[in-house]
Amino acid sequence: MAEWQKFSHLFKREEIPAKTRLLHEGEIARKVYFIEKGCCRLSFNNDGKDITFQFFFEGEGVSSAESFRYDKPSLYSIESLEASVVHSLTKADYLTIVESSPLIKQDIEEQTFRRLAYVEKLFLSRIKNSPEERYKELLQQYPRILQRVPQHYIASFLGITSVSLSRIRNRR
Amino acid sequence: MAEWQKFSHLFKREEIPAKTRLLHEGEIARKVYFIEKGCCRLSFNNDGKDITFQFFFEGEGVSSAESFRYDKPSLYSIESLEASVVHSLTKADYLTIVESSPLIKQDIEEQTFRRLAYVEKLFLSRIKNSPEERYKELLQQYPRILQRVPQHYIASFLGITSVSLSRIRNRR
DNA sequence: GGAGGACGATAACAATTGTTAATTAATCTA
DNA sequence: TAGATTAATTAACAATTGTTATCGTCCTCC
Repeated sequence: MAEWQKFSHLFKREEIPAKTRLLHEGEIARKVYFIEKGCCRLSFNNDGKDITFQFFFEGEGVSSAESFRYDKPSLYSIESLEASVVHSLTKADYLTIVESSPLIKQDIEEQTFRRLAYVEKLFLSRIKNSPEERYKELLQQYPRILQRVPQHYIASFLGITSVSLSRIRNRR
Repeated sequence: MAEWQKFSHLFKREEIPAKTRLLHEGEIARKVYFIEKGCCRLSFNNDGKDITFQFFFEGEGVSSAESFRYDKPSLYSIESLEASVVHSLTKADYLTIVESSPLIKQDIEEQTFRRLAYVEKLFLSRIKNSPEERYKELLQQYPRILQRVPQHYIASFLGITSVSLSRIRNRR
């Protein structure tokens, strides 16, 4: 949205190497990030196993929303998958922007709502489909993810082991 | 929130028999409901199988948020599990309220955000845990659900068949 | 009160995934 | 580029869940 341009001076451009955590699980999110180039994943640790549950790419905003908003420990980490360029915004600056622009306040509310709808869909997809079906869905709808993201992260995202994904891919 | 009292005349009290759909999958949600007494489930049809993915009880508001907001076909149904008493609000009245009360607008934004956080947690729980673990989690955290809701809905909610849930319950 | 349907338990078998381990392929990085 | 690390494939076996079917019980509704 154009309105955001007015506040571009509050953003900080950051160059992030691959496999770098922008936020660690358990920490409080102090910033939100907008991805100019590269991609990230959200993940958490489950009994020693690292589980990926979402990916973000160019043009998308990433944060640990609940942590950022309520200053609670984040349930998950944010990590770059590739060398990336992001623009970060601190909470103080974020609040300044929200308070000075009703348009942006409205935009954020809208984005929150859309994100809710997205997470609901992601949730329903996981309920509805088998791992194999989810893989095919991913293949159809988001082939770019499969091309860019290492397979074991995909497996984790699909809720299976990399061994099982390998089997599914090589069936038939 | 007290502010809501001012608009109580816009709500319509409805008595709903058990197993009655307040909204059918594919329809556009024209109302939101607040449960005074009873409970509901959200469900959808998957290749002929009826799948339950959420429950609502007294004091909670239910709707198909995306459908209600954007006038899109709902991805799921809302159905009473028991004979219930709900208070419904049409979209027109909803919009009237939101526009006439900044406090309520703020409250709804907050609720949307909390719901996002809740759905994210629900999603993470489903990723993290096995069906057996999810059953035990439910047993610990929401025993009231197990007491009130027939077992096959629980099974569906846990992502397994009622046969498998029966097995899990009778293990050891 | 009786009939029909819904609900839950159980059994047998099939299908899928997890686990572990060994091998090959790909990719850092010094 | 060579060596080392990480990633992906494959195989064998175990564990879990799904599927189908049967049975008994309870509830609901004429």
